[in-house]
Amino acid sequence: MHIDSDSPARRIAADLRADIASGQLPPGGKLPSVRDLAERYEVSRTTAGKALILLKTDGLVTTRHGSGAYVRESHPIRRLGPERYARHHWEQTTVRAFATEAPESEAAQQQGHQTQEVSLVPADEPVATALGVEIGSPVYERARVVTREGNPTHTMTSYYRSADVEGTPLVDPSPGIAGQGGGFRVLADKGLAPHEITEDLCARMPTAEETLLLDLPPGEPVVELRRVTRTADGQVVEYARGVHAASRFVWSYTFAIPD
Amino acid sequence: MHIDSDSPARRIAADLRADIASGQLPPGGKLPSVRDLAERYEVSRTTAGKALILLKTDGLVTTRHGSGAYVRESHPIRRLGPERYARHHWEQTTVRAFATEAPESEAAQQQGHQTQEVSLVPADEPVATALGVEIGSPVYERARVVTREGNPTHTMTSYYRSADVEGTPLVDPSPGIAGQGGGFRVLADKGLAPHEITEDLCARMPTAEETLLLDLPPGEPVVELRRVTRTADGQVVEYARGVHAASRFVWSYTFAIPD
DNA sequence: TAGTGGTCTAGACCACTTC
DNA sequence: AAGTGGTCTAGACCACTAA
Repeated sequence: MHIDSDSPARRIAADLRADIASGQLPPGGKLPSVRDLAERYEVSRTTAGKALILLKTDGLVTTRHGSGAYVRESHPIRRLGPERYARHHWEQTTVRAFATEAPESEAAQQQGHQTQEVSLVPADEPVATALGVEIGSPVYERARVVTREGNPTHTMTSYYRSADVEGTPLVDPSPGIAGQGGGFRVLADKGLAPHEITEDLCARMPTAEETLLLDLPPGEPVVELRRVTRTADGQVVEYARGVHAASRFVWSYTFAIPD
Repeated sequence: MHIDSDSPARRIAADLRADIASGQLPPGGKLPSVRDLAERYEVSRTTAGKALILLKTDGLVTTRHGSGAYVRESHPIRRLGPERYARHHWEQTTVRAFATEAPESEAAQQQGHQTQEVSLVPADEPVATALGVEIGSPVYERARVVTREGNPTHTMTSYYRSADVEGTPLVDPSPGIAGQGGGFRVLADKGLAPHEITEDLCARMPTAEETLLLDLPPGEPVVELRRVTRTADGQVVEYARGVHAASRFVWSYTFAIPD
């Protein structure tokens, strides 16, 4: 009753927000046009447009240029816990190649899809520190964009010491390694079975590049994930960093209280 | 070279962003005024102002109404791992009251400070589910806003089954329990020593209320934390939820890869 | 009091979508 | 071709800050 009711633009936004909350404007539903709003509230089109901007930055509304403004569909939320790395996900699997498989096959669309690029790059500072190599020395970079139901959900880029993965399917650029845990499988085959993971998370607003890549609606934050994977000996075998569209994930961790 | 160089407003923002990145505009430094920019770039004041809005939503710049626009100071980042719950933080400590202590004493300011309110409230759905009580039944709510160096950094609200904490210092409204782990200490004293924690994290944009409470600059996301604390028996003794200013924290978790 | 950011109007043009 | 969001101008007023 005190905030949000000040300026005309905020007032209009508040009214629309209420309509959305009440379900009167359902997800996917079309909002009144800027010109409609301007007339109805007796304000300039600029001001009515401002209301839409406010709702966009709230993440409540998406606009399609030339078409209209729509109530944002809420995406299904995926819960991310340590189980996603579980051994049975990758230990039993054969290393599959997705070679000539049509990328829009039904299964691929449902299951999720990932594009992938592998290349040898000089290690930057965080990568070098994590992998214990010198800055600038060559490491394998495996960059992927993961898509689910047609929407890109996150990027993930892994780095490996070149000696660890040289000659494995991982670095063979032609077929590529399919899906989940392919990297872990390859490491295990080389006698470097992953055993422990440290994940660092932070949230921030996306860069312009990330907004394009992940097709983020304005006002949606991202979560940056940095992951260090070690063997039972404590040797680091993978360093990875990724960017997730915040609204599509919940992270969950369970741990014993330390002494 | 392709993004960000389109409209005049974006062009101005890009120039300023470059000045910030290069250090020519240092953190805390004052940006040119809207009227300056308008004249220099030969655009309307509205457009020059738009550039500032873009930088604000990027989180790069803060504005002080009537004073100017300033490059945002980057806050020291606190790393949050399971160690912050370590037993030695609360097991040995006496339960201190902060009674008549001046809230702006030097130590309090440095160490951080928290306001606190305890009350008996009806359990809402998530609280009831977590604590295993019926919706609407009375539970103790302990709400606090944590401040560090004069800036509010996060809120945290804990819920306890009323039988578990009845008659303890926790629910005594007059003195209040000081600082870290006071709640855990009290539970341990009642034979309900916390043993295991599950934390769920998600990132989103703040509500208007949160923006005020945490004094968030526009464009800064928050991380919502939900925490379930259990004894060694698996009994839930605390459910808590909090909202953190995203830019001031990194979360870190280490775990063994499950089977 | 002078300078600042914030917001508004009224009208214009553009780029895009839909039919 | 009609309707849409996006952006811009030029000028106005307000609320706030600082000297």
